[in-house]
Amino acid sequence: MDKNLGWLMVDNARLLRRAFDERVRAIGITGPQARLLLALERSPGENQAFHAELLEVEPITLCRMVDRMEESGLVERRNDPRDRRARLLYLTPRAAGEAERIRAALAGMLDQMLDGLDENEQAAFSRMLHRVSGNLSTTPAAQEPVHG
Amino acid sequence: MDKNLGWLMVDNARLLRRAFDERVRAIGITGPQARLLLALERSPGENQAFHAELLEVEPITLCRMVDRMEESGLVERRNDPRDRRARLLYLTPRAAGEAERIRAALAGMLDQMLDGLDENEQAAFSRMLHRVSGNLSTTPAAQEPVHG
DNA sequence: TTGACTTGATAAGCACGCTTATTATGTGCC
DNA sequence: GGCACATAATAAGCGTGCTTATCAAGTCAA
Repeated sequence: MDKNLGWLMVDNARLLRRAFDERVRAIGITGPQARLLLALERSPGENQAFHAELLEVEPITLCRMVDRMEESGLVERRNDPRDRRARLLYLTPRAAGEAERIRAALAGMLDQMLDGLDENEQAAFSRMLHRVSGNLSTTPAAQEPVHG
Repeated sequence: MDKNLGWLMVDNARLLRRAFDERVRAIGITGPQARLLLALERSPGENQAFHAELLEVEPITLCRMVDRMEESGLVERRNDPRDRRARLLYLTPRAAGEAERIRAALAGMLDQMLDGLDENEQAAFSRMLHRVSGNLSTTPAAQEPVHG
């Protein structure tokens, strides 16, 4: 049937989320947790608000993810000596050891996803995704989220 | 920063989900419920398993969505006279009246999303999304989900 | 300095995905 | 007919997202 680009993207989104989740499940974490783990590797010692904005989720969402990752021994919260409201986030050594496996999982998924698209097509695809992303962003000049 | 195509798609997915959700919120439903509503308009009188497969969600996910939509008076479950296990799904008249508004919301979002892409680019985008979708689908020849 | 506002973290409660398991019913083969 | 298996619906419980609200602490201006 003729499926419009909206549903097509929604469907791809779901497939992508599933594919990444499955690939990191072997490590014992979920897709979003893997994403946060890479962010923490790249930017350790920042507070929760920083990472919430970076990953473009609400602070409460980030907070509860950190709850779980702290409980499973992947993340450590430390008090900020300069702001008694804030908690600074660090990876535990065990989590730091998993970052490479996550990057491998991500690369594998990317390969699978882009199979059959040549370099020009990939570049065009990237351009269009950036365009669409800009079109959908409410805040006009908001910086895009950064990933490790 | 250089963001790879995986994260780019994940980010777009989130933006898209949010944009659709916001547009249908005025109607008083969520994005996924809007999607199911259109499916029920297109294929009334089918059982829950049918719609779960159509929308590519697990049966339990569909079941609980129907719970909520039945409670809010949008969907009606009827017993299947030919299979006592099954429940057939129908839109209520009130829900049927909302389908057009949902389609309008979807079209508006599509316009916003594709702003600045000409027809050739849209066609190329569609081709690539189909390709990626096929690459990510585990079941090789699975039919793609159908939407109203 | 005090009062207003902002910011950081988190609680409560909901929707929507999932996995795993249970119950009831259908189907098909011996 | 009866047994094995498949299928339809749903329960339990979890993770991730949201909105709204609360509290503590920082900031700034009168």
